[in-house]
Amino acid sequence: MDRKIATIQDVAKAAGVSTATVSRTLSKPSVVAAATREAVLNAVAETGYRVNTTASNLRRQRTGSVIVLLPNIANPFFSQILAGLASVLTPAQYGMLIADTQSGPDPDQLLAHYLTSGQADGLVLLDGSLSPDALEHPGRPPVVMACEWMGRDLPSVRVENGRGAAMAVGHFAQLGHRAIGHVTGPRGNVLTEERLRGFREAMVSVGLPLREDWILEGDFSMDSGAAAARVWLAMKDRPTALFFSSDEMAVGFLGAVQRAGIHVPRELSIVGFDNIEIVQHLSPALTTIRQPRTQIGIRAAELLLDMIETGTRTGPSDVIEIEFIRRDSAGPPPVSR
Amino acid sequence: MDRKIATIQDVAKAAGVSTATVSRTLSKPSVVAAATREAVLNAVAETGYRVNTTASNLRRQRTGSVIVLLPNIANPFFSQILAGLASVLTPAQYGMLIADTQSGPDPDQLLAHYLTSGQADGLVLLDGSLSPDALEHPGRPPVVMACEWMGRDLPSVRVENGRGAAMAVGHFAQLGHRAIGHVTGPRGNVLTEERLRGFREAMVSVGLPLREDWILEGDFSMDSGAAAARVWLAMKDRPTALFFSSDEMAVGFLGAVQRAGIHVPRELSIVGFDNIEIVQHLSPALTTIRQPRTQIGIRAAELLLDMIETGTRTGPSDVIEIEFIRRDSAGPPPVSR
DNA sequence: CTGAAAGCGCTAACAT
DNA sequence: ATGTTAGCGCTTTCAG
Repeated sequence: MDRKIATIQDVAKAAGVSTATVSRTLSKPSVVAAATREAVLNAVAETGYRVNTTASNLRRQRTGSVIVLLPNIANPFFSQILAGLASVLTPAQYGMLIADTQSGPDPDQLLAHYLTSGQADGLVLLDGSLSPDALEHPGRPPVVMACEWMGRDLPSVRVENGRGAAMAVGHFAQLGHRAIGHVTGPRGNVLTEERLRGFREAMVSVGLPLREDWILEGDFSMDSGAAAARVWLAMKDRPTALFFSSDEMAVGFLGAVQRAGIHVPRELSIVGFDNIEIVQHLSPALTTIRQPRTQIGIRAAELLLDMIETGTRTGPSDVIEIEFIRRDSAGPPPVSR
Repeated sequence: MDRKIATIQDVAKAAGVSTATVSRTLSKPSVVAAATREAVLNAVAETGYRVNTTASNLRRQRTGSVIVLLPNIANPFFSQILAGLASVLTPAQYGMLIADTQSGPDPDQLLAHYLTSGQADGLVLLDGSLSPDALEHPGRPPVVMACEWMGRDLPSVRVENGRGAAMAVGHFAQLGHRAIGHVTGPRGNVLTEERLRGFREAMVSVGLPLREDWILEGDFSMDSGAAAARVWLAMKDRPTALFFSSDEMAVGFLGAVQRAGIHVPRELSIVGFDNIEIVQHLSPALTTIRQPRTQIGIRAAELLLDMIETGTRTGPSDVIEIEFIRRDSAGPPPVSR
């Protein structure tokens, strides 16, 4: 057996053709004669030849990989988007490199780094807190934002965050709630701001009072949800319904108030955002807004590949539909007030 | 400004030195004279030069990336291991390619593919169901298993799964439980088998009866936990304590029995495995066995890098300590029986 | 339809 | 300490 890996030369020799023919057979089989093709394929099988991707990439002036920038790999929310991305990138022969913006000191600097490093044929941005200014690099590779995005006219795949917030408020209002609060994500994040804007507008449009002291700031994490619970428990005048900018925060909140003896939804109604897998398994199952995350990943990858292949720096954006999922964590407000 | 990306040639020209000197300055600065070094670094800054990784890799006969094979990207359990891997791979200038073994038809074939494709300098295997036979490839790159592993003498980073199960049983026994059951992962998976073995041995060693009808098969997912709940609820003669081979199953189970009006831990005690982030936020907070997943990822990456750099195909294995985390989901058995 | 040949951009001997 | 040079393995004109 061969001790070392076969190169295209070995195959050419074995098949009695030139390396060019081997290369053609493998990339554009239609242009070589059937007989030649067969001989080459036999030689490939014999030698166990595999194209050296690195050499191929160098020659073709590409890298064969896409970099995904996300705030936190360990966050389950993103894993599903990754799964969607991978499901189109892998078949298209692109590697998916993952970079965690939280791991280093400055996320924007990391973005700038990858934009100029030439290490990828394209980028997917999942971090809503990245600054659009970082994109000012001549000759940068195509970028798709899988997220809402402020300012820049950048191809993106997003979800109607504001409308999601309005759905939650509408649901509460319909159940009879008048005292509705909101736990936000970190300020400055696009998702946070969009959902907050949607919340405010919806409150106004259903004619409910907007109490700033009922708007609590979190950071999308379960811990921050639990912290919000402590704040809520300590309030003299509590809202009877709370809309959370993420399911994770709702989960952290729910556990904390339950341990304090509060019954959801009898004493308090809550609605989350995302529909992460776990929330249907809670008791009570969480009412939430579903974001089709796999779908978001798939679309983002498709958009990016299209830009890469057509060599364009701009492209269409896409809006993925969200869905209100009614479960058991929101009910009528308590009667005694 | 430069329209296209600068190459090492451009830098050499700008600095008035040879390309070799530029290359040296960037990789082994100590061997070039201080003055030259400065001139080169200035030229680099001026031209905005970045090494072309592809060319560098081709020349150095490496790929600069590591492939991680896991059963399911979307599973939050793995994301934290990935974070650990990334935290050592990224600084070491290795890209991390992720491949989902569930996405294709045959996981073992996928492994074989990556073993021979020459697309990576090394592999990390996170899928306990992969067959060791697939590793029989001459000239394959180094592989580290971040998981228990049967048969083959392969470097691995693992956890004492059997001991974890024993800890759970010991805790139940100490609380006074005599009727203890177990919900397993998918049969055939190494983790499942190790934990099951540990469970059986511990039951025998504490002198408790081992009832096969109290051993339920799951697949590590929340859904399978919920399914186990239905089985448990339908039992005439129920165990008073249940050890789950994963937290996810415990979560699915907990929600389902709570909705059926069962109080945990008053009527039933449960212990999970993994200590995924959410379980501390549940009500009751879940008692479980902590696996330091980030740590596992870090060690696996270190081991692999070491093998890659020393060019060896074997290496040491490592066992990471687990920890019993007592929370509120396990208590004394109900008195009335 | 096939072959010859010129590099892609870089690094590592080998010289000097 | 620095320069010269020979490729790494592949793809792609350009000829034939």
